[in-house]
Amino acid sequence: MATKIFIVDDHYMVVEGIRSLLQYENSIEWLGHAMNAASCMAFLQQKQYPDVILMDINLPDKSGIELCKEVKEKYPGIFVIGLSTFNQQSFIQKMMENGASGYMLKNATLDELVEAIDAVVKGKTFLSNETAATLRKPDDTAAPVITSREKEVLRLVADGMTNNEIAQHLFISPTTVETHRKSLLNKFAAKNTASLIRMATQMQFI
Amino acid sequence: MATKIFIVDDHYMVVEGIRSLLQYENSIEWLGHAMNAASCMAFLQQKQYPDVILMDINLPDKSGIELCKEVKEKYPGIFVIGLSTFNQQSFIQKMMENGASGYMLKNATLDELVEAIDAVVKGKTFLSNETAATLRKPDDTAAPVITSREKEVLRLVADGMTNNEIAQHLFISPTTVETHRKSLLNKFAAKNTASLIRMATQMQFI
DNA sequence: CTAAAAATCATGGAAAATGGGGAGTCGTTG
DNA sequence: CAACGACTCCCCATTTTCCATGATTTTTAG
Repeated sequence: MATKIFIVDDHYMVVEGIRSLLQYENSIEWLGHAMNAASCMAFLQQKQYPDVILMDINLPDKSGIELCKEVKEKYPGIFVIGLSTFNQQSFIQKMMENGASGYMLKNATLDELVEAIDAVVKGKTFLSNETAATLRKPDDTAAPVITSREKEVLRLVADGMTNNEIAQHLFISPTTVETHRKSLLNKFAAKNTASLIRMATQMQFI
Repeated sequence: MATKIFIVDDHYMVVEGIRSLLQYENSIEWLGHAMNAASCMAFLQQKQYPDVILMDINLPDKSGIELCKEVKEKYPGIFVIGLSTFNQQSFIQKMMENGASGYMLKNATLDELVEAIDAVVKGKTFLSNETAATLRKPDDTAAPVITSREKEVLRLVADGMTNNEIAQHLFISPTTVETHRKSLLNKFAAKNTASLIRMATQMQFI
């Protein structure tokens, strides 16, 4: 039986590219595509289920990372393969944590694509060569785990607020704000606010 | 005569998508594609010239923005259309400044694509609807013009260096570093280092 | 229930940044 | 030439951040 696949990507050219690449693979059946998360969920409610969903991580309405989680919660039998132009371990990791069975870059070849789909329906995990390498390498840009309060303080700091202003804003003592900042500096291994904000911005905390 | 087009994009799926979209357009002749800047330049030296190059702004070896400049310098007769997933005015602007005749997003439709190619070979400028809107909207993220010295100081600040450390690094007085920082705060309209670094990072200065 | 983590607060001192002045040299350009 | 911008330098007062150290309460997860 052919593997039924569905694609969620707002880039028409990519959708068309994949369709074109897969059209002569008779082990694969093209079910259709969605341009955003909402219409993806709508499709899944009404139509027959795909075996595999190829999912872009950048969608107009919500991130593919969230969508992946939702899909896997409601339809655990569907395998999800993350699709992106970005080879960033943070994205890859989050995607896998949310139940994705694979991750590949948009520069993948036809062979890789078919291989990924085959592997995934057999319950295996597929990471394209490049992504696997990215995951393996010691992650110097490893994002630290910060608490929700710390994240709040971090954002306000990035907005240019002083400790006193933040304290007033959050109805806590200025010294508490200081404590949170110390903790942030520690967790990010930052020397001072400047490097903290830079790292946090580049790691998408802000 | 058919318009000869060439594509530079390292994303196989996008290349395939465009090829697939354009295959039945007999006003358009597909010359080939390159996966990076170097092989694009190599192609142009050896083969017949395309009329239009569709160029991704994210290439593995150098940015499409630079490549566009080079191409236009050596082959002014070739029209370049920038291609990207990002709808950021800074990218669009730089691309146009470097001689591009158009800019479109990868979520463009076939119609838009054909329209763009047609417009461009007639010497017109083509911006897809979304990009044009981006360019028009009052740019609240307008990047200030900073001097090279300021940029240097900015980067060192973002690296977590203090005024004294920066001074030693650049062989200037700490007070001079302070002056540059004041000027940076002014130009970015930032309240303090934190908001400066955040803005500068998001505006790609760092 | 209980141990760990998160969030709260404080003191006191050192280091760094910010604000608001002023001022001189250089090179470019109208 | 005069004006301008870039780059350089300085002082002083004030604000803000950073460091060390220690502690209490609330939440969370095993």
